[in-house]
Amino acid sequence: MNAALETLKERGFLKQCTDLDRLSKLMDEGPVTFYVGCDPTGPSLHIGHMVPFFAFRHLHEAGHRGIALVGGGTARIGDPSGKSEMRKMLSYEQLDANSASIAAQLDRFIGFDGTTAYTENNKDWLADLNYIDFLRDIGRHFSVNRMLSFEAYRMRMETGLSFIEFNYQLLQSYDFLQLYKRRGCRLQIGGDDQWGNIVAGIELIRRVEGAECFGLTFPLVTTADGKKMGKTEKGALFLDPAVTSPYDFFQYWRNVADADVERFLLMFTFLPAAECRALGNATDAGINQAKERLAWEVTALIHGKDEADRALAAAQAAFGGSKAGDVSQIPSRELSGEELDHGMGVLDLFVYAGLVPSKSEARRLVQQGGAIINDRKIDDEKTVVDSSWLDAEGALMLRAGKKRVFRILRR
RNA sequence: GGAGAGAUUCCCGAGUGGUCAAAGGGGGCAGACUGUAAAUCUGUUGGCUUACGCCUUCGAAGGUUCAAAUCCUUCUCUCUCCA
Repeated sequence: MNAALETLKERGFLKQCTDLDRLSKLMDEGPVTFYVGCDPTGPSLHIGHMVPFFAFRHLHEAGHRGIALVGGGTARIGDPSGKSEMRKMLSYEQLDANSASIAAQLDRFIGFDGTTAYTENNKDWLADLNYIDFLRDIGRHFSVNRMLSFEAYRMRMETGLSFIEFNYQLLQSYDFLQLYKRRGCRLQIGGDDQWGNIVAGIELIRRVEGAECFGLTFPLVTTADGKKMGKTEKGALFLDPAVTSPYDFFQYWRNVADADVERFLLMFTFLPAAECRALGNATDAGINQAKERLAWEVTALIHGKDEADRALAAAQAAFGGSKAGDVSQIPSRELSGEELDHGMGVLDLFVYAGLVPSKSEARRLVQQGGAIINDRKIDDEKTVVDSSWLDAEGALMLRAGKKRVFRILRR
């Protein structure tokens, strides 16, 4: 098999391919242009979006040309694949803003050079389509009977599928056709929920252009306990540091289940496969360290090495005994000296730190023995904390349970 | 357009006049055990309050009643069947 495909397979990226043998042969012959689509439904990508882009990098490094297609046009409709309900429609302005920030995030990760890796926005060819022409040229190639047999639509026959969403597949197929004509794109990659849409595009190109194109999908990544990966208590794991802080991002990977370590190393880092396996097969203290490595590597890829170092230092300070790490890297907030001198109730302090959303929860935390300040367990909710509590660095280290840490700094 | 069913807390889902901040499950959080893991067990899970208690919540707005998630009216939305 072609080396690049072999890499993808070895790292667990391969789920389905329309014709692996012929694709392999084509890739052996020379650089192949491929694309991944991504609809700008939010202002930031989350880690679940990234699987195809990790694959993008593997293929790009192997010398193939990649296009990241931002779906500024298709997002106007909404992809029903894998969704049990219609998603709410976003305004065009919103979509344009999202497109721009997503393209920037992808650029940081992939490094578009404009020749072997670049972005396109399907808004450019979809926004002004003429309905009648589109139906005559493209629509006639689609069989409703066949479309209804796709899993993505069958699923929605129960709950209802609007006509606008039913058209999504035509637009995505048209994208592939456009990229084939404009850029000679021969391969579309994407999550396995895109299989139906990808296959439809390949068929459209065959009918209209008589050319052979390929599709390759990646498995939906779930955690060992069967949850969708990248879900945290605050929602998805976003790439935007303003939404998910690098520290929280790091902690997500740090806390992954043993059984997921190897798989995640293979898919979300670029460490050699053999090393990933060795790390993932470790036990006890070894597997625990492997998680630290995993967390650092992924954080470095998304937020840069500096942020990864900071997150690691903070984590070590928070969990590894106070001397190992760097407490100044733990998430923190300032509190005025005046207020500290007056003293502040513990409940308010925990709310101020954002460790709990309300005083009731803070009270619960104290009652359940999960509230700790500077290694002192708080068992009375009426406790008042003042300047005399400050540690050597003039700070308060608040802990909510064993995993969440926050520092209050005197200003 | 016609007929019927429905909308309950983060999710699913019970509740048909007061004993309802609302059963049960899921999820979340905390504790124990550990390795910042999994599994298991225990507790907890609207807000404010030291506490008695007070306030807000059962699709929306009105109404009946001493008292409404529960009854009535109108509205919005969803689903099923018919056209």
